[in-house]
Amino acid sequence: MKKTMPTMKDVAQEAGVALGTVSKVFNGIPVGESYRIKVEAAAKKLGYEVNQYARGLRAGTTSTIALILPHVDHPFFSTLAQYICEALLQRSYRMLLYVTAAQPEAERECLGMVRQNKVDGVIALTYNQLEVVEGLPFVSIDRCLGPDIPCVASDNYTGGRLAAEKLLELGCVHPAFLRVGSPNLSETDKRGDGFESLCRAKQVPYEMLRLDDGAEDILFHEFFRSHMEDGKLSIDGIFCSTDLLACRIRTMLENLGIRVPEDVQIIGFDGIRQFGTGSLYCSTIIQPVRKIAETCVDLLLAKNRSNIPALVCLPVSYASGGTTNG
Amino acid sequence: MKKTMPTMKDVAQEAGVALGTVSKVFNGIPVGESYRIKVEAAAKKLGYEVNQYARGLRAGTTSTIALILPHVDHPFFSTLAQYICEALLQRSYRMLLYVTAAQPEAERECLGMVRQNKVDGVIALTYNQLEVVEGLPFVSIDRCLGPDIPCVASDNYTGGRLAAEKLLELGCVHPAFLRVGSPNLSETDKRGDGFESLCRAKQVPYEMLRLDDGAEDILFHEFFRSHMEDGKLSIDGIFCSTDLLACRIRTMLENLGIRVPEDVQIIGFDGIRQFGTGSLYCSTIIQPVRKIAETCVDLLLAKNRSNIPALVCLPVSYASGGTTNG
DNA sequence: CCAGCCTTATGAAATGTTTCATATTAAAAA
DNA sequence: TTTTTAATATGAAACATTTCATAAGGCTGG
Repeated sequence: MKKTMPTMKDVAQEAGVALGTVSKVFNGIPVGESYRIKVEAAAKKLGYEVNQYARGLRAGTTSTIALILPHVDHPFFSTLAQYICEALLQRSYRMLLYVTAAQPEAERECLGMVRQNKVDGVIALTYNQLEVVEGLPFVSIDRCLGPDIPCVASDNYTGGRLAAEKLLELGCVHPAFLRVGSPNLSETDKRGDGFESLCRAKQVPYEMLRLDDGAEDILFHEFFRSHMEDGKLSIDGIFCSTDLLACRIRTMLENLGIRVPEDVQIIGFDGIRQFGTGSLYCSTIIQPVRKIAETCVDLLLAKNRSNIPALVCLPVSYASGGTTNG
Repeated sequence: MKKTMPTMKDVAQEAGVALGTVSKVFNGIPVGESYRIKVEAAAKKLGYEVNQYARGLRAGTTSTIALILPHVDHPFFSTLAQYICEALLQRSYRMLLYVTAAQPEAERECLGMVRQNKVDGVIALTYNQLEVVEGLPFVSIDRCLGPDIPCVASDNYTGGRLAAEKLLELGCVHPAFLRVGSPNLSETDKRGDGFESLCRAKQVPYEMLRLDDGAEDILFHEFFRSHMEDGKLSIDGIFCSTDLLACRIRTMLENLGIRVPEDVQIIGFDGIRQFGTGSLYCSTIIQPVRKIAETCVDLLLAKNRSNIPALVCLPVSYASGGTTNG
């Protein structure tokens, strides 16, 4: 904002054409060749840049979408944010980022701000069930918010089955599922369901431990101690609901003198490989993060909003990462 | 955007007051008690939300700032983004996020978009030296962009000295500095300088290895091999320019049969502790990320823009994390 | 009771676009 | 040459706000 930024009127004057003509040029609407050239020259000479606020006001469309996340300081969310941001920039959309710390009131407040900002759409991953602005293109990640809101998620159920299947295949006879955080009716809850379903089908004895946030460490210790006999853990395979948890559990067990993967094998969920090239932290069920991001953007920006699917489940895959025997 | 969103005019009519009065109420400008009540009641009844685009157009101020980062899919950047976002939301500012993949043209393009969007300010961490929009509040992270652009960074030089000091203190007699990426004139270059300066002062023989991006793994192997004698590494302490590199080097060495920290001690830089509670990955020099974020926001939003410092250096600290003997 | 003063509400103007009804121009047909 | 038609440039109006000059109202002091 030098002195005052040049406006379309200035460009029109400089080029000796009408205001509407300048507008057309900047919106890609066909215009006489000679006019286009004059306008472009004048615009460059004056250093004109279109004012998105005036455009947004008049046209009612802002080329801006909002991304609402619980955190961005978390490997899964940050990769998601990165890919979504890239996909949007590629399509000449800008991205407003809101972080909510997973708090209901913050999530609601975001929706208010979003309405004020007249965004063209919202992609949100919320921890709470909230009522969504009607009529505004909206895509939810990992949570079904309503019949008209498409939800994009990994195939968590199959992922859970896959984890159980792998553990059994690798020789486990007494697996367990561990998670922190109470069930919150999101798609991710299905990871445990899938695990349980497979163990039942195979008639294998299994454990399920879902802890509320809080004194998890103590409770985990208690859980492990209660499954110890003669210094040996009776559980020989653990499926953790996230990679972060898997890493914590691994450290915890190693501190107890239990070897991973010799004594107990661990599989996580997410598949974040942040520290690059070859250094995996745990065996895991990989979420197709890039695919999730692109699906969200495609759904949000879809021209035809009549036949949008209610739930898109994307395929997961298993990757060994040192906490299993394969 | 239901049918059409209610406007101030609608609110004014509903409340039986003038347009200007409604405006005042929503801008916190004092107004007669009875008026305020009428307006607020009418606004609530109609579900009115202020239109930020109209406001932005007329007032020329948008309560929006742009954050430009090379990536957000990286523990240091994502924590930074998180804290900056939080600080901004707390002050009722929104944040537009741009990721550039560290590419010069993308970084420049961002500045163009930023100008179009009439943001109230920019916080940027760029890998390239770029000419900045004049007259627009701007704060740079880790790089001095010009005399009028404040730069916020950790005290990288002291951090480098501290790392060297620690290694020597812990018994190393032949330390090395490793980094990937050619020097790019950013503040982070000073990490190596600090390391070197301390080694010189203490008259300790040391190695410096700065690699371009590319075939780093091969070159690192070559480097290590050239410092091996009878299967023993002559280097006994490594200061890596980042934690990510430290983790890679650790894995690499362990694969070569060299034990960490018994045979060689490693210190990284950044201090990201993403996998939560107590699980550190490497000994490190911790950057005060939250402090950096808040300093950026404070500087950017400072009322008095006359006496803004050119460079703010924030103190770092050492933390042991298992790759050193203390 | 009135003049003067201060406070506060009012609504027109301005912000920089897009859109659309109208005017202009050029080309084609008569 | 004149008329018709098609194509395209024009500029006023609209978008929802803020701002500011003006009007209205309420007090105070004479």
